[in-house]
Amino acid sequence: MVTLKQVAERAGVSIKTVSRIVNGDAGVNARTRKSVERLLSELSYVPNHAARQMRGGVSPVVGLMTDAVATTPYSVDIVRGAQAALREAHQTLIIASSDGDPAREEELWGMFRAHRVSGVVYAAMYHRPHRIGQPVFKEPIVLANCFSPDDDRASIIPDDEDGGCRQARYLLERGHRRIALVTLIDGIEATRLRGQGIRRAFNEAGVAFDESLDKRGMIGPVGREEMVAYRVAHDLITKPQRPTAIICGNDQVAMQVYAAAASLGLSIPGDVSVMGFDDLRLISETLYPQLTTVALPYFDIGRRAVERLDLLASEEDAPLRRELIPCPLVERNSCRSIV
Amino acid sequence: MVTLKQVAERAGVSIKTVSRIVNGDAGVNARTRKSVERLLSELSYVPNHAARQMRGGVSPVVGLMTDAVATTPYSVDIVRGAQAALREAHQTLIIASSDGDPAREEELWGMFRAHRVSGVVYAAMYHRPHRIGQPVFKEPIVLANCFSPDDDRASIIPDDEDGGCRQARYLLERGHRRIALVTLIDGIEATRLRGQGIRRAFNEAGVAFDESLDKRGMIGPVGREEMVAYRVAHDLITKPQRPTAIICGNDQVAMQVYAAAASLGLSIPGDVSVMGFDDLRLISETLYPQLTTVALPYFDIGRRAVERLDLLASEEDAPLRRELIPCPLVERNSCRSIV
DNA sequence: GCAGAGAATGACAACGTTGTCAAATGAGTA
DNA sequence: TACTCATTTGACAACGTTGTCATTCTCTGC
Repeated sequence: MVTLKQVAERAGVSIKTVSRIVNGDAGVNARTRKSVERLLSELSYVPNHAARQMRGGVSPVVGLMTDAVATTPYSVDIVRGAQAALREAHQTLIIASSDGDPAREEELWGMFRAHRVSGVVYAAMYHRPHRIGQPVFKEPIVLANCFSPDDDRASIIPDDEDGGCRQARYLLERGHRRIALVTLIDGIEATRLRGQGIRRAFNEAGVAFDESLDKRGMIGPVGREEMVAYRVAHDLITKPQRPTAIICGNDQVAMQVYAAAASLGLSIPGDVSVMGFDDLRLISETLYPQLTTVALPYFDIGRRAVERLDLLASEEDAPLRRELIPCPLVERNSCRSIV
Repeated sequence: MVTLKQVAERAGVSIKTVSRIVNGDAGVNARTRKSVERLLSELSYVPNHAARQMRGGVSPVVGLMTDAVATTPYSVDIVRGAQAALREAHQTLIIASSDGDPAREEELWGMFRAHRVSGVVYAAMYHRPHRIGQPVFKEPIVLANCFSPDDDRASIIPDDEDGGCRQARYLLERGHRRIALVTLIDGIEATRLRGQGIRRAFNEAGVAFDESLDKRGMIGPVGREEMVAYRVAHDLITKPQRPTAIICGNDQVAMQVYAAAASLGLSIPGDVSVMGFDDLRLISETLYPQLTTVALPYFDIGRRAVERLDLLASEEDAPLRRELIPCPLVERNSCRSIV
């Protein structure tokens, strides 16, 4: 690799002059600048990042730690969002996965410290509480898609409550009254908050929600859920008073609801409307008809987490601990209006 | 951050002695070692990576560049595989996405050089040719999920031909003869190679393949494909002589085939068997019945790419240019045996 | 021809680490 | 006690860069 010194020797000037030119500093003769610039590109000089960092202190590198107990593959959009934000700031991303192992996580904090990263984003693969036990790490930390149970850390999470509200409101506005729920497993934030939101929408519309239509479409512990949505949907649809719409815990659940409807010869949205959540495009765009659903804003969560890191670094951070990112409704063809 | 110097002063020894202890070098008095070690952990010293790198030359950091014209979200398993391999070697991953923009890609090569990475993995999001125009970058480069059209670079790709062969062989062994294809778009490696493999399986089984049953389930350019599998499957299934099995270009296609079958009141696998490709678990495990499919070995591709990087670095690399990773068949419930 | 100002350039130190080599210490032996 | 030899320790340079400050050069105006 070419160094400043080598370029300087070839150019017959001092190291410092070349350094000035590389960094676009003022106070260099135009002729000198031009000839050295040619030489730089000729030798394809690239500044040594390590040397710069050693001189300056912190490095323009951000660490991203994931737990990667992969549930939905789209949560990697958090990484893409983070990268997008970093790109604008000319920073770099170091990424590592703890695989949910605390010992490994400990190791990674050390690794981030060794790299003198300017901050760390901890990204969870599904919306959940997470406590970071790192008294030693002094740079800013932002939680993405998770939050501190003690509310002592900046955290960017999807607004599941609002998302649930949008699901229900959309259907209520289109005349649906008899609406069933096929939710995710109990005990996770998504289920709790979305359920709250749905009930709020009913309240605001002045419609009573029939609690007997609230069913679980998945059972079992996180990561080893068992899908029972097909059966549940089957039962719901064959009730004497069939619901006109079904709100699903996610798009996979919706997929099974589609299958149950098809097996009974019912059409979507003709006989029953279906509303998804997550916008797993692999599914929502492939279902026939395409699925109307509420999107999880993973990309925005990632981007916002990095922006927040900058705010924390500049000490201008607002006291806001949990920052909610809205979940937009994506309208496709699985819900109809009732006259 | 604590430095060797600070620890040395507190311990009343020289910097070099502390350095020796940090690195576990021999020739340090046991008593000194013990007391300094206590101090190290007390002050939670972490070696400065930049300083080490400057001293030593290359850094134990690998770069990963993706094109990220995201098609299937599972291709990020390449990243997870790479991380797994890196972890064993105590190396770190810098990740960046070019978004398919050549200018951006150029920028990223500079960034990787600035970080003095020991090698780079270029990962494509779908199996395709890719030419890297980097005469300047001297460290090893491995292509993952793509290959050089000039065959002048090490490259790790899925064995799509073998995968296609497995799809067909599995069905042929179970007595199927009238087998239809609903493929991906024309003009991509996956379609070409899998088609080849399928025909090879027919050949080996001594069965004639009916070319009139080879249909496209998607049309249009890469990244903006239009799904037509539903209609195509519908047509296939309503033929006077219905195929007993349908081999799909991927699991999304299979999903639409399921929907078409359901709309006609046909059961899977009772009336028609369905074979997927890719093992998009979001889909293959959620379909009812669960989908028998062939998995794309993204994780292994990523891991192998990093291993290959090491081989290239040690100059022991075999002349093998394109390395094929097998695509295993995942047996679930969508194919039956014909008596 | 010269002072003075301003522009252009360079010498040097420092960042934190490790390799090289020399110095100090201690143990064992004649 | 003096000597050898092994063990333990430390001084110093170097890696590539940039901030500080000093030096040199080039004008301008008298």
